[in-house]
Amino acid sequence: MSGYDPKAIESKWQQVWAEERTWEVANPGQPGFDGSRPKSYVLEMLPYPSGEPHVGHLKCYAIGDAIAHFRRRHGFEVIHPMGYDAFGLPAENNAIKTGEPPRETTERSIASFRRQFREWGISIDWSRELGTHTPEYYRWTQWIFLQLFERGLAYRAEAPVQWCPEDATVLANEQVVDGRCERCGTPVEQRSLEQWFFRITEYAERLLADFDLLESWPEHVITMQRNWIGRSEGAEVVFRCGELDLDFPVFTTRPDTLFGATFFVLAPEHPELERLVAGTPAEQAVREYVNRVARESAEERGDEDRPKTGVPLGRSVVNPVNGERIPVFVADYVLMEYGTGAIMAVPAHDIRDYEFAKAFDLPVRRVIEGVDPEVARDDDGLPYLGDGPMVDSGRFDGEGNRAACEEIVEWLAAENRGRAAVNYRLRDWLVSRQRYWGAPIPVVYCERCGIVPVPGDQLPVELPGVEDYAPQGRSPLAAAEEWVATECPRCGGPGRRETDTMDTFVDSSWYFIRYLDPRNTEAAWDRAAADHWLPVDQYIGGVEHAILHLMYARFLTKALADLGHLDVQEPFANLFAQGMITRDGAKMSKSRGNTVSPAEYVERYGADTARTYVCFMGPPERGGDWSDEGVEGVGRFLARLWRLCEEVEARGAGEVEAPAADGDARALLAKAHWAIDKVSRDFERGFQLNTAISAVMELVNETYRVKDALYGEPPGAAAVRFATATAASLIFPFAPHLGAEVWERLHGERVWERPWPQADPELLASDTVTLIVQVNGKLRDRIEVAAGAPREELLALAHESENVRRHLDGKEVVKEVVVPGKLVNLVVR
RNA sequence: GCGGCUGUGGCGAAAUUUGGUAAACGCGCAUGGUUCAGAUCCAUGUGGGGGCAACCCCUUGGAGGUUCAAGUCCUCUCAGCCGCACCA
Repeated sequence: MSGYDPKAIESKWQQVWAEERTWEVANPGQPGFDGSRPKSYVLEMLPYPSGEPHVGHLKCYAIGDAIAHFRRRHGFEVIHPMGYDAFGLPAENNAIKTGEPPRETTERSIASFRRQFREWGISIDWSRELGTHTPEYYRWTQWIFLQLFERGLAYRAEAPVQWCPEDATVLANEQVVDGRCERCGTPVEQRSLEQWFFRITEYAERLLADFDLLESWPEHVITMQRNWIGRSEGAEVVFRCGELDLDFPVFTTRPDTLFGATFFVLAPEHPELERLVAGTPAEQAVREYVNRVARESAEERGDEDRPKTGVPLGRSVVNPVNGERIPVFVADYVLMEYGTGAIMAVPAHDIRDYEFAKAFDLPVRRVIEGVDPEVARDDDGLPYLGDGPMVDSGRFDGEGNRAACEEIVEWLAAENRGRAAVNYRLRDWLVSRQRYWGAPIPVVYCERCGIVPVPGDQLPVELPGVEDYAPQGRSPLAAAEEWVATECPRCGGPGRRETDTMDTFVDSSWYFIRYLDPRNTEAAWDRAAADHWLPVDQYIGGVEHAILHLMYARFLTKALADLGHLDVQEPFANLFAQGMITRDGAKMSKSRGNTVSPAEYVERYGADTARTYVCFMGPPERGGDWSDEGVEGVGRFLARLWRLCEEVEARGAGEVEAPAADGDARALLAKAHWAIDKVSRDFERGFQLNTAISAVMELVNETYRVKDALYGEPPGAAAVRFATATAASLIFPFAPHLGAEVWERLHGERVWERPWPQADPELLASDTVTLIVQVNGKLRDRIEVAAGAPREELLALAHESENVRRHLDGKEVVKEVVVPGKLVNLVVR
């Protein structure tokens, strides 16, 4: 008998799958397309190819592959493609350091990823492989940009934006975390720059509403997106500055507090600020304040606990509800990015306004009665954030503030001084980057025609070669003079190309559509292929993409559907967010030196062990700490299955059709069917892969325990063979090489061509059950009873139990609870 | 501050869906077998306490409650993690 040699087994099957292109599927209309079977699109988030794949990749693709195999064997035509999110900063930063072109480092990483995915035995349709950095791909990224541009969904505008000095580029809001660059951790700066945006805010309402269209997404991911979009209902109310003939709309969720407004505040970035103070005594002080704020980092400014600062403008605006003139301030606690960049301040009913009023000795006027000891900061119980009857509010006095909200808005709307409004926290998606390694934005600036889109037939606008990749506050592309200077596609006059490239999140927002028709040179995709395969039935990836990637992809899908290019509103019907693997309790990183290289473990234990281990560590949606001993345990289990197979094979056990089994042989068959049922249910109930694997372990353990007693008789030997083959079949989604090998040895067939086993209900149902006997809810005995035994019999058996009798002795039974087939509880006094 | 998740042996965890045997499976540990020996492998044991034993008591972060019965349901509370946060 030879030992378990994963290397030999794994390379054998990898070769079969590669040569026979086992996992390739055809599109509608292509030869080999099988329209008789339902489709299933199983997709893991595509990797960013940098260096080598890490264990997070292993886990993601192991989970996805298990699902893909499970679905195939349930009769689905599974499409399971792979590609590379290959544009991005690490390759470019490496180029700045070493001079090696990003394309070369990227291609090298891709080769390494590709090789390892094959070594892991992931069932990928390699005919659909793509890289987002290839002109064949980004040509269509550019096409999508132009589609959005034509519909006004891509636009160029000057706006306050976040600038990362380290990466020397602007960032989207989503890519700024705690005032720092999401990628490199450098504090970002605010700048006012002209940039390209995608109008995602136009889709805010649908991005919220269409959560209803999703089949199954983790609730917390939906919550995170909902928070991010940040919808709030309220009113837009116009405050007028008569002296300058200027209207200042504000957004408020509390129109009921309008009568309590005692001052008015503008954000330091407010565009009308200059006009309000020009030539006034306040001009100097305001300018100094604005400059000071501009130098603050986003982090400093975001600190709530900081004392309130600001400067009075010496101007006033009129409160539309009572005609009062209230003074105007500039203060940094008002943000230009939210609402209109101006607020009415109601210190009596808002903590921040209250703090500002105290700092500047401004009047505080209560307009809602009530006390909230939690927030109250003074003896009057102010500020008060709760509900109550209105006071000092003209004709609304005495009314409940909730009801008054609506009435006040109606009244203002009738007078044309306000209206009901909805406001979102979501900002438009800033997509331009002043960097080299990305898809060039396909527009030309012409002195005569302005911004001119590059015509579709001139795509792709290819990335030119450059000498120096270092950004100098502008895109490195700007140095490629010959490339920049071009003809205006409209008038033929001299034009200059846009030198910014697109955010790489644009690339990864549509790759799952390109997979469906990756070699198409005439269109981004064939409509019939997209209509057939979309949406992605099961998407798998890390929760770190809960907002960024997943929201962008949802937006782009909706926009493309509106443009008539797609038939689906949501790209990912079901989402599985895997948990992060840590090492020694900490996130793995090169600087900590606690990384785990999958290649090392694949080399030592085989891919099957590594894959099965990451699925067995714990519930896959939860994180877990990597354990070398744990890997070994899984390796032991697979080796045990292997030895079992060899033993069964060597003995020729169970090769002849066996007569119906009974006794111990039947019990082993029952265990096998129990495992079939358990693994199937665990897959179906939210991918509880850890317990599915443990069920197969139980089956193997049980087979070991009874095999020697069973080999002697044909039904027993057949049961051992069946149990072993079933274990192989059930472990196949996790350990495909071993599963295929064992099944082939025992059945001479290819396990992936076999339907998923069905549990026999007759074998699932046991003839006897363990009756739990309790006295006063405490376990006192367990009795084996016939499965269908009636209530009276169960009670009688319970009363007969010696131990039960002891506990009943001298007591009166006041109640008898019987759960047939399960339990008897005798309540005594 | 708002929202979400988690808390069970020495460790990863199971049972939380349907209230009904707490700790399946794996790791670790212990004992025995195999071996010249070690590794491997095989078998048995392994929440805590008491008892020669049969058995008994305690135990799911903490405190209450509902119930014949609570890890599971309800209320309060503590701790950790994640997201958002001067959002008007």
